[in-house]
Amino acid sequence: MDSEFVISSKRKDANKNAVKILEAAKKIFSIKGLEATIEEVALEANVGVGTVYRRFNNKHQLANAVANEVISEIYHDQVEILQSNLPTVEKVYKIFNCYGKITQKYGEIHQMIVDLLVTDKGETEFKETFLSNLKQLYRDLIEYGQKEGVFREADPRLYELFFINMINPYMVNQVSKIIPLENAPSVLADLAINGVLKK
Amino acid sequence: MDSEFVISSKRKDANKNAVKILEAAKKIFSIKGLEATIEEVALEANVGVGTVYRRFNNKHQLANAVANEVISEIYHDQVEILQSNLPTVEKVYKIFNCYGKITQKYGEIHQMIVDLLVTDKGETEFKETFLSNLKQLYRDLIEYGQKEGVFREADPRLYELFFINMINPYMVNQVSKIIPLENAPSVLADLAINGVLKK
Amino acid sequence: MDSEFVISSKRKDANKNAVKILEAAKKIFSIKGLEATIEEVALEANVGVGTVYRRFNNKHQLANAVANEVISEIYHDQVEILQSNLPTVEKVYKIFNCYGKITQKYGEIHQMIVDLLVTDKGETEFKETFLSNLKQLYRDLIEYGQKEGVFREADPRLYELFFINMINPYMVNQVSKIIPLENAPSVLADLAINGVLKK
Amino acid sequence: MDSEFVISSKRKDANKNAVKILEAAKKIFSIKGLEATIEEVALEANVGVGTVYRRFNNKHQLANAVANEVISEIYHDQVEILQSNLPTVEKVYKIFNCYGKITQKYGEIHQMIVDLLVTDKGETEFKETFLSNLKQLYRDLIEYGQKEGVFREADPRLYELFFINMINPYMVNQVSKIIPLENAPSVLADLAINGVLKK
DNA sequence: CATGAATGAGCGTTCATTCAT
DNA sequence: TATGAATGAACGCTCATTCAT
Repeated sequence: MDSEFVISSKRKDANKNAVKILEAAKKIFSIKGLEATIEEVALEANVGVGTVYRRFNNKHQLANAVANEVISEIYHDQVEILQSNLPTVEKVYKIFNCYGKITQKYGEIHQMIVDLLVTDKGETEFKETFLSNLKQLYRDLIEYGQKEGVFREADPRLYELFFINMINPYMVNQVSKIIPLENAPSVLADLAINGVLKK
Repeated sequence: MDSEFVISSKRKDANKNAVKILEAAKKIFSIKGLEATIEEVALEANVGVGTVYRRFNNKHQLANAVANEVISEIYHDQVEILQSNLPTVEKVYKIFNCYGKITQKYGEIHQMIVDLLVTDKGETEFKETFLSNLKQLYRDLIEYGQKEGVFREADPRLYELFFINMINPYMVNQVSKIIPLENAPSVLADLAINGVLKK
Repeated sequence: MDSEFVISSKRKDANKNAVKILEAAKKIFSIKGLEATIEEVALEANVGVGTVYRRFNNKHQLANAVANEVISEIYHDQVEILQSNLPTVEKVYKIFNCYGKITQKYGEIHQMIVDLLVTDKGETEFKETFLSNLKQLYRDLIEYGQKEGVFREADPRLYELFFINMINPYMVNQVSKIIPLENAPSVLADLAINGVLKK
Repeated sequence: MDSEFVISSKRKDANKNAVKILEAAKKIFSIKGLEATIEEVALEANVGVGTVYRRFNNKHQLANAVANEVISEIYHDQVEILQSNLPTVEKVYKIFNCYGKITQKYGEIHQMIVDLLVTDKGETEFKETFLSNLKQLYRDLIEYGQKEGVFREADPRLYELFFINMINPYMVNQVSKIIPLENAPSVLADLAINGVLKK
């Protein structure tokens, strides 16, 4: 217990800057997306550029690390929601709500993640992690809803894309100009679930 | 034949150049987005870079012009659809379908437009034009559907955003990996109209 | 004749900077070898760095161009000597002499050429040009001497290497610290021809 | 056991480190020349970069130390050969042969030594040591040969340069592409002794 | 007006050297 | 004394923009 504490403390020291850099990168990328400069990140982290490169081999690697962090943050929250015993439709509302917070918090990073996922700037590992984690989670949600007979029958991958797309940063930003931000996710979830048609 | 004629001829030439540049920019931006180089555009247009700068004060202005063109193209098609006497729901399908073609035709430009709309790269004039034209059109469609009693009651600006977001380039690209591209717009329109819920 | 003059004049204008850059690069590379900076070259040429990159895609390309120029200068002089009807041994002296001047004039470039020839910094085209031109020239000289019965029988490629090595920059520089520079090539040629052994 | 012992042990450790670093540097510089990184050397030596800098004030000093070591190794071998009672010509063959092994063993270091000797990267002390040791050795060989009446009369420093130049790394590498490496030194010695002329 | 050569600020990246632990 | 994290100057290269011809 003692030695473990020491090790953990040492490790914290060793990674103090790595954490500082990652946090700085999150902040800067949130504002400027991938166009942000390593120098800006270093400045924000109160660290020399060389230090950034000590921790991350290049800019893309840093971006991927940031993306991973953000995705992780989303992932853990959402796993909890999924494993709860709420009705599926309620889960959708909750998951959308948690995305709303994320979009607010990480601004341009959401678009950056899309970039990484679609172009070759994204590392294979990140892409695979994303697919195997977050997408699977959505897929589970959807298939569950379909088995329950709540959702229509269709390729689950399609619905999964649909959900992911409903909560992209542009959407949330724009919607929050019309209605209070705290309501935006509910409204989006409602749209995703019911469409625009009167029943 | 006199000087006026010459001037007019020159003007025609000048316009020809402006058109050539715009067409070239569309082609190049479609492939590479805003990362494309002015030199690449000039090359494609068979024109010197200086000529590009004679017509457009800077790169952003060119991008805005291109965006305007593309939006116009969409706009005209959609006005036609809107003014037809099809049922509203059918209009939605048709409009989505025309967007599908646009995404196909202008690749990276769709994302570029989102960029211009959201960041300060976009000129105020473009943003306003976009809002006053395309968005108004969607608003008309939606209010029409609501008056008909087909669409649910809600802030039309919300539905308008929802529609626009359903046909962003990432969405169309990803969906077309699951189902044939020609079916993508229909499926997206169906989702937009009916959501995922079983009626 | 007129139009040709005009064309040639235009071409000179167009290439004025290219020539300036090449001359500057020769001077700077002569002093510092491949470690010289593009900025240094640009400064010497009274030109922006971008201008250097307009003419040469990257530093290695510039180095290869410089190497080519220097080799050409050597080549033309030596072809003349080879085609003269002097006795072979005398040709060797003359060729060594012309190398002495070159080494003097281009300092570190000689070593740079060796680098380009041996490492992958050298472009294939340059390497091939070098082999097909300069080496062939030496080979001719040697085979001629062998057919005349003046040189010993051995793989001509060996003698060719031997000759080339006798006039590397380090050699000439060091020798010129011992004997007057103008005599150095003769002495080196004498060594190459007769060795150190008393006959 | 007392503090002196500890110090001595530490000193041994320190020396062990100095040796480890020097050996590592030899290995790394052999492969990459002066372009090798201090970090690479430290890694190879299983030592921190700081430790390298404790032993050697800067990179050039390390390079000079390595050069000295290699020169020493050559020197000792050659002193032995020189002090034997072989005929002078035979000594030349043997000395060339030992150089062949050195080039083989230390790859890029040979070129590095030339660099140090010629540019201001080389420390004055190293240059002087080189001159006073290795060159003197060659001078002895040559003057001996001249006194024996085997070598022609000429400034011994000239012949000394000639010999040194005959076994530079480029030469050996290139020659070994034509004839088996083990024969290269003999052939080079033969050329140095007899030149290309038929007797 | 058209051209395209010239410019130079700016970015990603490297690495010798320093210094707190 | 050993470590290796931190530093930042320096370099290669790009590209939007300008301007002489």
